[in-house]
Amino acid sequence: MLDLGFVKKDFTSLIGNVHPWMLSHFVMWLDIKVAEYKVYGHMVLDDTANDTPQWLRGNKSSDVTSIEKSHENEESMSHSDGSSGRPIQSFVEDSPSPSKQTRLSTSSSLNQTHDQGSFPQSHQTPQRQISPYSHTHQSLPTLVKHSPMYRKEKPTASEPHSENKMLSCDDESRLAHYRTKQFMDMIEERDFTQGLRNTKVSQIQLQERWSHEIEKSVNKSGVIKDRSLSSQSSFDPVQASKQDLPSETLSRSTIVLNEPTEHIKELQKRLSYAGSQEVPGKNPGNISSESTIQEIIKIELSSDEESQTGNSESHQGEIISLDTGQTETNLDGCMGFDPNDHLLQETNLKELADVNIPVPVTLYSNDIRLTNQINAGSGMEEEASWKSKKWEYFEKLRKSRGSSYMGARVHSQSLQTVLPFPDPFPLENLPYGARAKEMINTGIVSRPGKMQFLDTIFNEVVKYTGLYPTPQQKVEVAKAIVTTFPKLDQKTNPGQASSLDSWGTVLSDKYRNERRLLNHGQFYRKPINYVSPWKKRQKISQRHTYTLARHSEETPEIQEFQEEAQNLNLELPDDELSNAISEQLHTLVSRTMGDNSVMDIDIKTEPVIMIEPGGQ
DNA sequence: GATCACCTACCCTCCACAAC
DNA sequence: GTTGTGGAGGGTAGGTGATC
Repeated sequence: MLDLGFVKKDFTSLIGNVHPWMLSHFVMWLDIKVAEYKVYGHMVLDDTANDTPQWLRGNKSSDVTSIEKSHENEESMSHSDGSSGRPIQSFVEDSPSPSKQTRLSTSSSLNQTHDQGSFPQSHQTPQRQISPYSHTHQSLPTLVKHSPMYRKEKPTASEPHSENKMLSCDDESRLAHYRTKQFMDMIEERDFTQGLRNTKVSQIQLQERWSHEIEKSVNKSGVIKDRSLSSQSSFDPVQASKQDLPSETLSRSTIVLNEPTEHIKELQKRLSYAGSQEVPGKNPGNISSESTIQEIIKIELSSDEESQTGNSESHQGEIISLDTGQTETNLDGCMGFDPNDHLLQETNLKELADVNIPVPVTLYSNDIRLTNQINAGSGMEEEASWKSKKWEYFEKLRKSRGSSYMGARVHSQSLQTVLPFPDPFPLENLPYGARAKEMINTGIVSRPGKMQFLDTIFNEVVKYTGLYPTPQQKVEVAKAIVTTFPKLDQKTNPGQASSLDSWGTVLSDKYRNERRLLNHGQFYRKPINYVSPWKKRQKISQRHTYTLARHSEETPEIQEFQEEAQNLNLELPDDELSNAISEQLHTLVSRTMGDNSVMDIDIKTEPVIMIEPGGQ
């Protein structure tokens, strides 16, 4: 039995030497295999070339074999007559034109009319500067904002999925990943009414192919006969929130096995098991057709934990996480996942929300306590505990990528990739507080009611969106609000154009404020020198007056000193008065009064501070 | 009643991108 | 290169309830 190190090494070597075109096909084939493994606990392995699905092997000019032959011919031509044939390597390096790069994309694989001459010459020097997923060639925020997943509200059907932007991802397997992702994006995002302009197969045909191939593989294994049963039970997003989602959502989950949606793709990126022996609670074989997405994710997270313990070596019976770094996010914009920042980690918000604790709205906790008779201990303590957990989680999330909370962005995107956003979003049965219920029933939007209402919705929606919902998701939630609660179909602010705009703005502000708190960590750990806005205002109303005992006359110097001293006081928190102000007042006195003899200044924090130079 | 903390709403600025 | 647009963050006034 090979250990993980050898497997990884061999796999890396294999991937590094495979032809990019072959690699894209291999990854798609691997997609199916990993999906089978995730769902059924084992792969339907095939060790013969003929088991490669016909559509993956392609035909005519897209047939990999013919490509290889063609490529070999080109190579031989290049070798035999270096002057007559254009060196492909130079083509790649010198002419990274969009059209030619596009040919390397998987979209062109469906086109089946690609130019074989567009491949790099050498298998040993894989093309690195192609743009398999050009949207990722941006800074991360840009990635989040402008990636196809993020901007689904602005589908660009006519836009080729391979642009001329250069992506410097130096990992070939990552390259293949993005190529596959691009392929899936193409399938999922193209307008069905428009079809695939640049391909000869329709989206429906593509999806049917996915469905057929997976079903064929499954039937071949004799595991699953009823696709609908297996799919619904395997990836049921209903489990994500313990709520009954609309039938439309169920239908979406049904598609999971019909096409390798983001669920499988993302899970497969992160999860890999070694060994076949059982591990209590972590046995891959436990992933059955009855497994829920949470169970799968739990196992996935277990693998993360294993990997974090440093036990990267293979141990029989243990779950091993491949540490290939394929999915790490880097500044090149190659999106990926960090085991530390997965939203569904042990302190995940979903678990928190699953706990039957009413929505924590601190200001109106009386209402909460009334509705929480089951756990009647200390309502405030429970609330504080709940919120503390929530913010502990957020803090983890914030720190998941160093000092910035960029991790939250990646989090949001990865979460949005894993969990399908319900459409429409179910808002009926959320645990609203009493005032929120009152607002819902009466249609009278009060501040306390709105706060409870928003907090409840935020706590639910964040499970699907993370802290950075897409604009479309906000709109969907706003729509859900006005449709679910007709009495709330009103503008919360007269300045808004419509109720949708109004709720959308409110949601945006809510998210922004939550992120702000996350960024500042103000809930349970205020900075030592934190000065609340109220204190600042109080300071303004209680300006200190600085006087110098030795200079009682109203000279311009004295006035200048007092003004600057007051400004100085306003800029500093109270607990810094004794040191910082003392030091700066020394400087100030020296500068404004021209008196360098003042060494002992008695600083008092009363509104009027007497400064007695020289200890007089 | 004063003080304080929390929260929302609003304003402003910055940034990235697209269009011109 | 300039301009327009949208999203995000920061600042903060004001409302509200909790606490002393």
